[in-house]
Amino acid sequence: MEDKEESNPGAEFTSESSWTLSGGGPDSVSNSVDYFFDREGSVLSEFGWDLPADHADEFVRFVELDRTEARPELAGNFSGSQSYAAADDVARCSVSNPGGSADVSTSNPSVSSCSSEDPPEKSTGCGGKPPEIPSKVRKKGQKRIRQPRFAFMTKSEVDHLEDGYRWRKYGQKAVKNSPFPRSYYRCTNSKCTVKKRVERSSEDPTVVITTYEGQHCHHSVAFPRGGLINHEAAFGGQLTPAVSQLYHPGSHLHREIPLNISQSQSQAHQAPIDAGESRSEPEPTTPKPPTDEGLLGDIVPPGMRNR
DNA sequence: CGGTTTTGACCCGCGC
DNA sequence: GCGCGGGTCAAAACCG
Repeated sequence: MEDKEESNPGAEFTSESSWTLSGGGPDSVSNSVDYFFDREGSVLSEFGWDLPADHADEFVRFVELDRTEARPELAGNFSGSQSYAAADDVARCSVSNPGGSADVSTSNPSVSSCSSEDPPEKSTGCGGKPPEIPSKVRKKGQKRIRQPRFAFMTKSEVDHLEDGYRWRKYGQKAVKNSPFPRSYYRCTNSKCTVKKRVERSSEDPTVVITTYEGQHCHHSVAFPRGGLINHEAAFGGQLTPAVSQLYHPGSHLHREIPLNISQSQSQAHQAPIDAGESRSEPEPTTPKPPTDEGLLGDIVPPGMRNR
């Protein structure tokens, strides 16, 4: 239950702090990708996503949004190589396009954050307090705690990509300088406080920017622990925003992952991820019995309700 | 009937 | 201090 403590030195993210983008220029991209997919301790591996380097192409963009300044060590937490970017930065990232497919309704971006978790006290999503104290309850002066975030861009016509988890929309806001609204979703699991934000790039309407905040403390409906059959499953189920959608044979994929890898101190801590679900996700805080979600022993296309 | 979506109001942090 | 924009709440509507 407290495993998270180790893997996650507790990151405290407050909205006040700025999200820093660690370097990562265009030049670092390719390297990043390589690192991302090749390195033994690649990020994906850390996440439990067993992907062959080839799949690097399937990514459009995957960025971890985090706050390095607050917890520099976290920078390396994500398998020692992550790049941190501000949401805005992500939005600005160039997008690669797999050819835009889209009708696939089963994509899956469920990258729940990983790199850092909050200490039990401020837990991330489960088992603990919600990442953000409701404004009504939040004391004055108390900063909002922000969870580590991950954002990635996918080329898709559907806004809400399937990722194996069930989400409930709790808000929508118009985005400045963008004709497209931003939608806010929250994991329907009562113990899970993971949130995700979905919006379309104003620059390229075909691109969906999904930002995850927090870490799931349960297993996805579609991809229960150990349920990964292969990387594709993993891919489809855990991370990628829809690799299925992303990947389009024949289309060009720009392997541009704005990740600047600062493989500094890859912490000994493991990468905390929720991808861990596919591995051996430590039961959150409460030894919860397999829930309906966790029971699905097979890859069941979440496909279910997209609405 | 229960769960989800919609949507306007409200809160909060930040920049000026 | 004020205005703006992002994020969240919560009641009502909607849907299966």
